[in-house]
Amino acid sequence: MADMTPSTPAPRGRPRSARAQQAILGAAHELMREEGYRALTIEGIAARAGVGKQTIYRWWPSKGAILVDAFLAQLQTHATWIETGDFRADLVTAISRAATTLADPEFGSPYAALFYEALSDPAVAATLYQQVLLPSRIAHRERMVRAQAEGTVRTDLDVDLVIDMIYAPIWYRFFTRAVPLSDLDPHALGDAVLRAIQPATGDGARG
Amino acid sequence: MADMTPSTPAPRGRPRSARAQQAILGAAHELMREEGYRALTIEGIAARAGVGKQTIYRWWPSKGAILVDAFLAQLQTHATWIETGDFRADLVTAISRAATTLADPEFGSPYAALFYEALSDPAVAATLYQQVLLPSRIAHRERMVRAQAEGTVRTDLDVDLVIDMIYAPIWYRFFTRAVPLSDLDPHALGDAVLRAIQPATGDGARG
Amino acid sequence: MADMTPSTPAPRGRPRSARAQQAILGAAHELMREEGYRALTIEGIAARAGVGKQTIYRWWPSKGAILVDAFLAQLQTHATWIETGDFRADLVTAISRAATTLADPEFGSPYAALFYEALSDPAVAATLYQQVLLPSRIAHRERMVRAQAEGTVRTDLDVDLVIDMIYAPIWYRFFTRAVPLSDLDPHALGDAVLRAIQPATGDGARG
Amino acid sequence: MADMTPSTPAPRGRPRSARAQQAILGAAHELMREEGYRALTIEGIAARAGVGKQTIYRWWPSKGAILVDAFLAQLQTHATWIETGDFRADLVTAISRAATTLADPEFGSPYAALFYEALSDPAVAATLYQQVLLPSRIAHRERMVRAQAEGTVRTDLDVDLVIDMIYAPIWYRFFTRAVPLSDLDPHALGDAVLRAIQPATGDGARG
DNA sequence: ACCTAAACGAGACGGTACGTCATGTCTTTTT
DNA sequence: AAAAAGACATGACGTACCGTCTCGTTTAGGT
Repeated sequence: MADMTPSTPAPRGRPRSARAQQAILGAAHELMREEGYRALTIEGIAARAGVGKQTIYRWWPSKGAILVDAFLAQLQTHATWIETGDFRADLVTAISRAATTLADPEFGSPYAALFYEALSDPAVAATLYQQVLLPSRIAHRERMVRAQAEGTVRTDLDVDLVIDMIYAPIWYRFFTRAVPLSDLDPHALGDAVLRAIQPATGDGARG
Repeated sequence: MADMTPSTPAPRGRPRSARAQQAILGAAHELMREEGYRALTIEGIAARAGVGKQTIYRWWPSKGAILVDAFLAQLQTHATWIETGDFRADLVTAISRAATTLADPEFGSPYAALFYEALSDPAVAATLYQQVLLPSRIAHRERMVRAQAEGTVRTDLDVDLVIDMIYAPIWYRFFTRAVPLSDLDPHALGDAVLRAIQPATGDGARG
Repeated sequence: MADMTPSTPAPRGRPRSARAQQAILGAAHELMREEGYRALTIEGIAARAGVGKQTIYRWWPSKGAILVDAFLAQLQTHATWIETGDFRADLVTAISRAATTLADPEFGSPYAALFYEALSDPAVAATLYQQVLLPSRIAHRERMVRAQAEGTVRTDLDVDLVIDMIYAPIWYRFFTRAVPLSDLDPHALGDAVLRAIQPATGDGARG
Repeated sequence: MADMTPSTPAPRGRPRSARAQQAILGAAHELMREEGYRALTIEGIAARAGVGKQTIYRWWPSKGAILVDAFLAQLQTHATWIETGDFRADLVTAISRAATTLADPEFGSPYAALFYEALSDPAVAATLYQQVLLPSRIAHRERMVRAQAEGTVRTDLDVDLVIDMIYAPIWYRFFTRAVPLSDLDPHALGDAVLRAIQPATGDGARG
């Protein structure tokens, strides 16, 4: 009896080298950390990875695309909202973790470079949005809607605004460095955000 | 009577050309808007401005430095706090103006790259901080301290955190584009911020 | 009855593809003619012939080697000496045919590069020498030695010099293009060569 | 009184570097000799000359063009016909010198490479023809016409054919290597050519 | 009216990286 | 075992900019 699976028609030629692929992403990550985005070049990545330039260009259309993949490879456990039951504690934890992640040179620099590339490369922008920003946003929206249903968050507030009020101060400091990110007190920010988003004391569920 | 001015000892030689300076900043701005940051080159600016490359390098240390000046030249009416007496109204106005400025294709988009550039170029970061961010920050701090004295803003809050809560959501959307900047409702944000920063109502202590 | 053929021990596996071989030589010739030697690449030949690159490398050591074979494949009727009994007529015929062949855009021009190639590639030089030049040279030497025996050619002359005097002017114009090959008059050249190589007339010794 | 000379309008900008120019031609010549034409690359020339690639491309359109200039720089004393009064001796001398020059790796290889490049680069072909081949050809034609007037050379012979008969055997062996160039006996060739081109014994001026 | 001196436009310079092309080798499935 | 396919490491190509360096040419004081 014949196999009826309509799968892809068996690839011809030498298959793509997994070794090269990993070496490229690894080299990009290392060079990013060691030399910074400024000094990151395709030729440098190829040399460090022990790979021909053409092998890079065969699979990635731009430096930004490599960066996206290198970043996503690191970003396995995407830091998002963690549920304990205590909303205020979860809020402070989320703020702390976001601040720590952005301050980590292993994550902050690549993140920044990604946004930089996204500015002039629509493909990178799309990937960044769909792979990184949107999933996190959707998860948070879902949580905030639930919090509204539970009475923890005012129902007259746009959930996106709520999410922005929580995370924006961290990113703002990260991007502008107008004030050091390390000066941010997660508890102070958490309390302030809570005051802004929780229902009025009179009618709200208190206990 | 002798000249008492202790100024610099009278310059020798041909003075700096104001025409060249303006042409350079103008060319940088136009190219930025027309071609984007990616395509912006010193050679391109020099050619558009009808200027020798050396004239650029004589006065600016880097492409980022030119951009900061071009940004400042465009940003004559620097969006800052305007005083009317009604704190809430002033707050909403400030938010609206900041959002409008950043969303303006003449200002916001072209210069986003400047902030990313600062992340990897300390010289640009320093100039950007001292010329743009710090003056605004100082003015806002002064205003917020006054607001605390007036009883409009809680005294247990770090003024930098207050300022960040006002502006960060706008910049966050501007930088990440996770949510469109145009979706932001200045009134909603203003009210939320007010709840976060104003002293406890009436009875004060809750317990 | 046993097979007595002492040949190679019966090849295993798929035999060499005659189709591929002809396609490769044909493609090389066509590309040579259409695009010129400069644009001739192994990849181009493989693509045009519908053949894998490895198939080319399996049978030919270099581009020059392919070219030699392509040249030979085209040069079935190898311009050589034809015997009629009239030495002068045969001489003029040989000159005419050589000039015509080299001037033919199907043969001469495309393969001029082959000879230059040989100057810097010893492998090509060897193949070219053994496959093309030497056989012709040997045949001509044999003929000239016979002519010396017959009294048609002076016996104090090196036969290679005789052969060169016949063909060199044609190749010289072909290679250098200092003077158009088409301006060459086979009869004039034939007569001149004859004067140079035939024994002294009648009285013999001049003094 | 104003200077009316209509000379070139005074060059703007930094003038062309003579040092770089000489270094490039020198490096090309050395690499040619040391590594051969096969290994000659623009990058190699730039590296050896201590020069940026762009400096080469700014002044020469192709590798062939560099080669022409490098060759011409060497070819100051262009080996041509030398007059002593004894036509036969001059003929043998010219043949000897041509053979020696082509056998000299300092001259032979560049010459060959030049013809190679000329094949696929019309600009090189034109320069080669006008700068090298044609001047020599014109000088020789003039001499042969004079020899015809003097009765040394038959008047029914095309002078170009005469010149070709003298030099072609040398070049033929140089290009094809069918017979070693060193086997050529200038005296034998000279005598043979003389027999071919001098007037018939009966009517010609003898003394 | 000269003189000095710095800024100016122009553009060549030594470099670095770009993205592409071809080389000759390799690794897969198909014949 | 040979073939078609195509990925691989290598290295040169020709181009674009970088930041520096001369040139000849303004354009202002100072004399």
